[in-house]
Amino acid sequence: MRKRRGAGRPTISDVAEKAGVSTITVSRALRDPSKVSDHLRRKIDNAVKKLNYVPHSHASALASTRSNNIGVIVPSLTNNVFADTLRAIYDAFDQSIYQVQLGNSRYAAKEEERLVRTFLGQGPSAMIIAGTDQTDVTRGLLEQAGCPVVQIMEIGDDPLDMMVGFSHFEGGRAAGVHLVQKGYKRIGFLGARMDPRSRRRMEGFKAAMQSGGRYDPDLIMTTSDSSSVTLGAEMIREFRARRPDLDAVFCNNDDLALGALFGCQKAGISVPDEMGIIGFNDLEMMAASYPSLTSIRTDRYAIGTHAASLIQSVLGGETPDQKIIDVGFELQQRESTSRVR
Amino acid sequence: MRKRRGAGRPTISDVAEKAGVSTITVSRALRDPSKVSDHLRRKIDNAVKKLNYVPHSHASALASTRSNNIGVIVPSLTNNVFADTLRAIYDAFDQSIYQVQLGNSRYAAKEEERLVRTFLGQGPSAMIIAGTDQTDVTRGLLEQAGCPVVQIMEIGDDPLDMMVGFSHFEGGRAAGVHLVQKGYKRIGFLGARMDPRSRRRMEGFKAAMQSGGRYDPDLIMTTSDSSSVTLGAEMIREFRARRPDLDAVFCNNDDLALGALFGCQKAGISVPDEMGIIGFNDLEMMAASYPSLTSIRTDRYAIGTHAASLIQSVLGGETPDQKIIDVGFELQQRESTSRVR
DNA sequence: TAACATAATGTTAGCGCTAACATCGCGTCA
DNA sequence: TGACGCGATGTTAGCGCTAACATTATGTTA
Repeated sequence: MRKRRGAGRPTISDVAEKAGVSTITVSRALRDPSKVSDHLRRKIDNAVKKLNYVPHSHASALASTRSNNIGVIVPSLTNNVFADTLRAIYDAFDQSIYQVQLGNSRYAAKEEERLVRTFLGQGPSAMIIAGTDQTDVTRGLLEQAGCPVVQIMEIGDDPLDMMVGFSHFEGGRAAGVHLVQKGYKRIGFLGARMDPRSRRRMEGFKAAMQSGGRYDPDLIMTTSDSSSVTLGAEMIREFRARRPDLDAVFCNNDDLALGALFGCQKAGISVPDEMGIIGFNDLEMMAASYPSLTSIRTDRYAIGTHAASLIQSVLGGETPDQKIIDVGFELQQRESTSRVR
Repeated sequence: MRKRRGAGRPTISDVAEKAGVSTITVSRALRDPSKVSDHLRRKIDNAVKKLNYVPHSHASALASTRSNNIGVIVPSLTNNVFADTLRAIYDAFDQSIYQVQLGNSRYAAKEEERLVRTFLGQGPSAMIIAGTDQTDVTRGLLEQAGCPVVQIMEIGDDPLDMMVGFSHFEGGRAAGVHLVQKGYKRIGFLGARMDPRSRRRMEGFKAAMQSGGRYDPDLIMTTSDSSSVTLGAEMIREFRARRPDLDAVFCNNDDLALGALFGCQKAGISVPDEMGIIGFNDLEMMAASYPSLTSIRTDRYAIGTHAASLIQSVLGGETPDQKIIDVGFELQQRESTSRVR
């Protein structure tokens, strides 16, 4: 008895033997059927079916020095915002030869770095990573990765390679401007978790307050707790206890906004007359609530779609016309900020 | 110039050369440092750092005929229910040698089959798959996979291997029983998407109605559209238009329940007095809404945790005491079903 | 000190696939 | 008719790693 044997699974040479051809012909028939005559292709297809042959992707990746993996790193799996983008990415690569490899960095830079390292170890065809705030080490790794890299969710000046997203600063500013225009006077900011994108939304909001002559640092309320509807309800209660004159809030995201609405309802505060509320992202529920909630609509699905098609065009040998895609945002005005002056 | 060369990345033999040892020693130092003397280990660690060496996982998987991949297949990436479970799975395998490989079957059996095939092609260490309704082909593939398989989200009589979940039939029944006990008379069922688990919840609900003497097939309203808050609001409106005497609904899931609440508020229907509402899953928002919403609490995170630890114990050579884990559910009674008779 | 256990390291031969080159058969055209 | 082109198929040698066995150094026991 000499040497080891692999797993029991059939290999390409089993198929080749059964079909009476060489292994490379089977390999070609599977990867690019046009390179093989109809006659042999049929034989090979039959053999594949009969043996229930499934190619060993690791062997293929090793031999071809390409893995067909697309590494995707996001900071949260439960945040709807990323879920929508992920869905788009999975949808886009679904019928392709590529396989999505997902990592959850949990908003931790070190974890992100670890994931990037792990993923690069698989020789990915491309990488997609959320945000623009990677550590220097992570940036270095990605720059030397030798594959297309797309930063998603936001855009900035210094792309690693490509970017798809929108300006969170401008989104925050638009929300602030809207509340000022609606005539609200003491406008607060409600923020949870405060990741870099939230922070930029807050900065945009501050800019709007300053240029609207309504800036009051005491009207900024943030927490590092992760965002939830429950938290939104609690925060608005505390906020009002501290500042009973508060008459509008821009919430970091829609969960907080919905929670703020519930909080006001519980306290008997009328929305939008006594309290204006605006959220961020415009999740589906915002239009359905009662009263309906104003929000900054973002197209998370489009971000994923664009990221995927950028990658596909680069891998297809093309050069995309633009390396930074701004998908923008759109204020959806609804009842929660539509008070009659 | 003969033959090809791999990608430019450093390989284990580059490290070996730099450290002045053989490749196998490097391999051992990286996989199980205790097998190598301190002296060499230090040299090797230095070489790894200097070269920025990252192991080629495909080569490793091929040579060892193990991939350290855990294949996970769920029907949706945007449904919070799966997101919670996924998060648990990612958390559990995060610091291990295993890598989660995620697939989205989009509630399509054929797609699920394709994913199983693809994943098995990578020689996974284990598979996790949502639900118990695999096609015969999928079942066959998984039975022959030669790795632990865990079906999650629900439990049943005929496990492929292991199962972690709870009985959706019983959950649906509990919801129905609760509404009967609360004295509601014309109790409806609101269901969207109607995947197999939803169907079983509905069956449980019907059983409760029958034994409570309240069964009316006309009070079942379902759609194949996917569930949303907006849809919940629309459905309750239509439902009431058709059956103005409706006085309670069990909603398929919490999104619909929240939508139903908004729909009632819009129509000026008092919840819980004129309409009782109960949801399913008890997402975080249910407790925060106004009025708060009754729901059947399920522990999605625990499902993921249990699935992961079952796998880890099997891969560690142990035999788990039970192959089917019922995590149960718990009725959370809140204001939306607390009417004063 | 011979005999043997044990730990540390090395040698060799694959894991299953595909790149690169080689060959073969057949049609085309001068 | 023979040189040539071209598509279809085959042969060979790795891709980078690790299992399995081999060897060497070191300690342990009678």
